[in-house]
Amino acid sequence: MELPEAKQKFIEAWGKLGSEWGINRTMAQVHALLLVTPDALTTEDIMENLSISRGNANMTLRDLMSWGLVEKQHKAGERKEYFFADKNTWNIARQVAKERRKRELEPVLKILEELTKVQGDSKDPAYKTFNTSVTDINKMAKNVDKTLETMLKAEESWFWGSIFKMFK
Amino acid sequence: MELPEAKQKFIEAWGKLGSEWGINRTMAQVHALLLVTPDALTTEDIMENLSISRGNANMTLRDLMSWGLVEKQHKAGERKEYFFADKNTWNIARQVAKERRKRELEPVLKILEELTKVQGDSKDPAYKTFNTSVTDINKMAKNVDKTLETMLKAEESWFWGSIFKMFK
DNA sequence: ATAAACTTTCAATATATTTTGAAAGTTTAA
DNA sequence: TTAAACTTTCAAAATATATTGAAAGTTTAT
Repeated sequence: MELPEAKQKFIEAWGKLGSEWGINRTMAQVHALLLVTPDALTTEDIMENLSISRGNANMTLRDLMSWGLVEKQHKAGERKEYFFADKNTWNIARQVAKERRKRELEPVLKILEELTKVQGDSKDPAYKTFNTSVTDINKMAKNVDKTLETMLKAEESWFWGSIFKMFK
Repeated sequence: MELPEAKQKFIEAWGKLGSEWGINRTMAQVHALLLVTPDALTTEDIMENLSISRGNANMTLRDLMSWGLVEKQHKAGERKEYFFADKNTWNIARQVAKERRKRELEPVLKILEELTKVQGDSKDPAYKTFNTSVTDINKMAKNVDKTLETMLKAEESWFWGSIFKMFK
């Protein structure tokens, strides 16, 4: 396989994976493109490369910046803005974990915490089942939350090292 | 807060979380409903409770069964099919991990493995960047894969115990 | 065999999400 | 200023995803 075809495959695969995990396909594709491109690209470059509109490219890039995955670069003597992606995989994983934790896990944890406090007749099966399920899910969500917190602080080698101690 | 309102909130929260993670909102809601309901429900019960059509209920329940989260129950002397959810949170997490690994992680791993093998001029920055990114992402994906494998085999207490040793 | 009870299918429809593109906005240089 | 170079916005259009509901299919009891 030649490089251009390989790039294409990577962009497609990344886009598909993203869309399966609730991330806009185009956003994942722009990210993928920047990941396999050595130099920073302009909006125009990205539009051409992925055949998307200016508006789409602009919004997607802003989104990627809000996720902390892409940054702007200014080149001396140029008006155009260039964009590049952090290519450190561990940073990417941490950044995604950080954002999804903040955007999706924390809100749901807040609700679970409330629901855990709902009072009821402990003889009532409806209440008992509700309470048990919510309490258990809350515990697991908290465990996930703590694990992510650890991951956010950790160095890659230390983190995977600890994970692999689990195999022993 | 009273139980019915609390149930409603749980169903909404679960549905929202699901949809943010690429799982059909209705599917997550049906699952949530079954999680907080002590007894098995009929298609009809679910249709009424969530105000969804028969077709939707039927397909969603089949989906949930294919995910291994819901099972059919037959009551003696009744023609109707009843559905109930496994309420063990650790089982749920494992089941979801198992399915997403099979459906989404494995295919992408296969592609990454291929792309890792693409040859090129090691002086060419385009090639170098592509190769480094793909290789690194492949490594991380393999780590995730192995971790999930461990999780699938593990008992809950052992798994979280191992995770929390990481804090020490 | 018949019919009632129940489940499944899927084309049509509705809804949600994404994308477009041109106009409006901004910045810079002269 | 002015105008060229560039970025942002957002209503409209396109696309993708989810839902409906009635017809077709299946099972069971008689």
